[in-house]
Amino acid sequence: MMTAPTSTPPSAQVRIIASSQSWVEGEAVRQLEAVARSPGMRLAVGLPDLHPGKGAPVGAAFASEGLLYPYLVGNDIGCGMGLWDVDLLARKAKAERWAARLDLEGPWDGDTDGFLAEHGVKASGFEMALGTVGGGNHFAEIQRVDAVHDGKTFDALGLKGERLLLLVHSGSRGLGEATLRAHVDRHGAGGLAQDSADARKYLTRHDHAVEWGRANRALVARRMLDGIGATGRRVLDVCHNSVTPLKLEGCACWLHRKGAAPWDQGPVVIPGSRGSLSYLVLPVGDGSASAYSLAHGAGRKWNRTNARERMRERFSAESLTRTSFKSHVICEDRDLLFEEAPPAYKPIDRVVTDLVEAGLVRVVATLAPVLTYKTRAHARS
DNA sequence: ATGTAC
Repeated sequence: MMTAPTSTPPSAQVRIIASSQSWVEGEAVRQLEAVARSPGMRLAVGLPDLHPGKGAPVGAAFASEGLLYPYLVGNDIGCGMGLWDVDLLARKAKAERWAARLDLEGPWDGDTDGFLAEHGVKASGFEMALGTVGGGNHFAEIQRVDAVHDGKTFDALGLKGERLLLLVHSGSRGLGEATLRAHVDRHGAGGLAQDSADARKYLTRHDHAVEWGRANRALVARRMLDGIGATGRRVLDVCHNSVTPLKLEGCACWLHRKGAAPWDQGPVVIPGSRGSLSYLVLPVGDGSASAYSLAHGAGRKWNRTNARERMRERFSAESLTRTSFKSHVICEDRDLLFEEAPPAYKPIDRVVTDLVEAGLVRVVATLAPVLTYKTRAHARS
C-alpha cells in the first residue's frame, strides 16, 4: 500500500517524563509542543529536567522522519559529560591547595594537533580552545564517592569507593557554534531534507564537532589531572547535544538530543548543581518511551537574569565559593558564580527519582563535589 | 552556549 505524502503531517506524540512532584515551567511545555508541530516530527519527549531554551526547550529529545533540525541540537554540538577514575584517594584530596593553583584558562601549552591525532580526531581551526571548559553550565569537578547503591555495577566499572573521580561537562566550544551558524545563515530554524547536500554537509561537520567535543573533555581532564598531580582513566563519556540516526517503531528517524543524555550507551552521570550530589546511573528497562534518552542534569529553576538578581541580594560572591558539601568553587566571574548558584537549579534527587520511577535507570552511586572548576577569568562586570 | 549580537 502506497502512502501519499501529506502537506500537513500529523503532529508528533508529546510525552513528558516527570512526576507531579517535579515542577516543569509552562513555557518549556509550550516550547516542546511547538517543536512537536514541526514537519516530519514523530515524537517529542521532555525529560524531568525540561526547561525553556532559546526557541527549543532543553532537557528534551525529538525524533523526526525525513527531515533533521540543526537548531534543535543548538550551538554546543557534542556537549556532554565525561567521567574519570582518578588515581588518588579521596582522603588525600588537597582541595584548598588545588583551588589556589588550578588554571585552565587560555590555550593548552602542549601539542593540540598531536593530542587530537591520538584521539583520532581531525584539527578544526578551533584548537586554541581545546582543553578549555567554556562558559554557562560547563565545569570540571573533582568528586568523591558519597554512597554506592549498586556495588556490582560499580565494581564492574573498575571504581573504588575511596578514590576520587573527575567529571567534565564541556562541549565543542567555537566549533559547534560555527557549525550551527553556517547552517542557520542559510536555513534559519527550518529543517533539512535528509538526502540533501546541505544535510550531508551539516552532518559531516556535526559528527566532527561531536568527536572534537569528546577530545576537548579528555584534554580538560588531562589539564585538571596534571594540575593536581594525578593520572586518570576515562570511565564513560556521553554526549547530550546531537542528532543521530535512529530506528523508531520501524521508521528511520533522526534523534535530536538537546540536553538529553543517551539511554542506550551504558552508564551515565547526571550531575546536580555544584552544591549537590551527582548520580551515576545505569540505564535499564525499555528506553523507547523516552526516545532512548535521559535527563542530563538538574535543569534550571531560575533563568540567568533572575538568578543573578536573587543571589546577589542574599549572598556574597565569597560565600558562594564554598558549598554545603564544604567543597570549593573556582569561579572568578562574579555574574557566572551567581547564575550557576545551587538554588538556581531544581533538586537533582527529584529528577533522578522520576527516571527511576519511569523504569529508565537504576542508581549505581552518588558522588559528592570536592572542587568545582568553572573559570579563573574575570569576565564581564 | 559562543575567540559572543547591532
